[in-house]
Formats: sequence, C-alpha cells, structure tokens
Amino acid sequence: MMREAESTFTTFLKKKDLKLTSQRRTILRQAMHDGHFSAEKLLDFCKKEDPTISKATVYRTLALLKESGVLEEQDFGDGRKLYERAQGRKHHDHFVCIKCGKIIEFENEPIERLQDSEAKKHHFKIVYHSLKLFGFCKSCV
Amino acid sequence: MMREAESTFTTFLKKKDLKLTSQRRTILRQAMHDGHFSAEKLLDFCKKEDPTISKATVYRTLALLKESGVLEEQDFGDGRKLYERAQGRKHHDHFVCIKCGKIIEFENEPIERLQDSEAKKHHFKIVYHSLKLFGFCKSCV
DNA sequence: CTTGATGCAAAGTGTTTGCAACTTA
DNA sequence: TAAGTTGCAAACACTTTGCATCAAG
Repeated sequence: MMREAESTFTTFLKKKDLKLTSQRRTILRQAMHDGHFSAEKLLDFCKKEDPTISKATVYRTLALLKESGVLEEQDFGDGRKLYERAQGRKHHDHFVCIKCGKIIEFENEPIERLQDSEAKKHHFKIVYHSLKLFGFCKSCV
Repeated sequence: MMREAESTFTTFLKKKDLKLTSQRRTILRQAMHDGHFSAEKLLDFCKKEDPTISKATVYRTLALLKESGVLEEQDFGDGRKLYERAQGRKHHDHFVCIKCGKIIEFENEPIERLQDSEAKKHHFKIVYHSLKLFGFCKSCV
C-alpha cells in the first residue's frame, strides 16, 4: 500500500507541476502509519526520520495528501483534525468513545443505501459523508 | 418555545446554584433564532439588544445552554461550531452543500435503527451521534 | 536556471482564562 | 453580603502565511 500511495501521490504532483522533494517523501512515508493521527503527531513521526523538517511543510503536504486522496481528514469534534490512510481501503464510519477516546471503525452498507435514498428525496448529490457515533466503548460502559 | 427554553434554562441554573443575569437572559432570547448560527453571530445578535455584552460571556453562556439541552452544538468541519435550538425538536441530521453552504435537515428513523444494531454488535453504548452528508444541493448541482 | 519548496517566525482563527469590579439571590 | 458573573485583555491551541533562501526538474 506504500507503493500504491506513492504512485498516486507522484502522479498527482506531476499533474499539477509540483515537485517531489525529500520532505514530501518523508511525510508520505510517515503518513502510512495505521490508525488516526493528528498533524502534530505526524510532525513528530517525521522528525525522527528528518529532524529538520518543519511544521509548515507538514501542514502544506497534508493538504496535498488530502487533495490527492492518499489521506482522509476526520473531524472528531474536539477541535483538531485527525488523518487516516484512505488509499485502497473501503469506506467506513466511526464509533468514538467519549470516555477513553478510542476510535472504532465499522462498515454498514444498508446505512449507506438509506443515505442515498434520502438524498434522492431531497435532490441532493452526496459527495462524501461523515457518520460518528459517540458514546461508551465496551471497556468504558 | 421561548417559554419552554426559558423554563428549562432557569431550572438548570437553579439546580446548579447559578444566577440568572440580564446578560444570560439576552443570550437565551437571541439563541432562539431559527437555523444554525456561530458564537460570533450570536454575539452580534446580542449586541443589538445590549451593546455592552462581551464575547467571553457569550461563550460561557453558550456552554451552559448546551449543557442544559437548550442548544445543540454542530460541527460542520470548517473549523467552527454552529449552534441550533434543540428544545422540543425531533432529532435530525444534515445535508451540507459544499458549494453554497446551505444546510438541510432530515429525519430518518431506519438509519437510526441500523446505527443501534451496529452499536449492539460492537457492545458500544451510543450517547449521541452526528451524520452529515456533504455534497451539492438542488440548486448547486 | 526557472519555478516551486522549505524553514522560520510572525500572523491568523476561534475559543478560553485570570482578575478586579460588579450583581444576584 | 456571600457567591457567582461580568468585561477586558491576555493567553491558548491549532493552522496559515510572508519572505528570503534553497533545491528539483
């Protein structure tokens, strides 16, 4: 999946006449971590590989990774944004534990279908959606 | 519905040994506007009624209105939070037009039921949820 | 060698907080 | 009159931007 993301990103950059720098390579590599991470966390990851990398570059590259479809941005309502790998993964939604903060992913086709038919009723064309179920996870109930 | 919100809020304050000030009265009154508004917008509304009211007080009161259940907070992902009346309204979710910014509300019982059964599968206890469908509205397609 | 990228620090956002003066119950 | 509330400005957390310098193509 590193390969896949790499080629997606490279193609994206080429198409927009942007350059593949060593910093962008580092950030892409570190963005392949599993799970959900913040911009700050990603900066930390990257600094281990290249201590001179800057916050500004991480933010700027994050925008490109998002635009190219390599990463997906998630907003869990606590103010900051989290990112997760999007490449070659099925769409999913999230449970968010309001006690321990754990994030659990799930897929539910029937829900998606109902969303589509609801959209049809309103003559609305869905581009993307976000469904978050907040509450207590198994270990926090 | 002003009456209903007023009594909910008054009761809430009393229970917590908090005081009903003229500023809180103003903010409650202005928070009854229809639709979705930001903290800043609410401050503007309030300033028309009482020009000396401060940003800090609006933010502090907004937290109380949320806690008391008079208002509901919505996060539409553009960084800031919007508020809407919650008193005596049925739960609903939102379409958000990514072109014109229009917000359309909808109710869909079957979706809620599927969420509950999904939660059961994961031994998760849902407290609240947020479903936002982003895309193009009828006039922006 | 041209155009875009980087690091830095400064500037923005939207929201929160410390504090002395002031109101409510 | 005790306890909570206010306005103000400063502090915050996160993100973005201007600019001179640097590197990719």
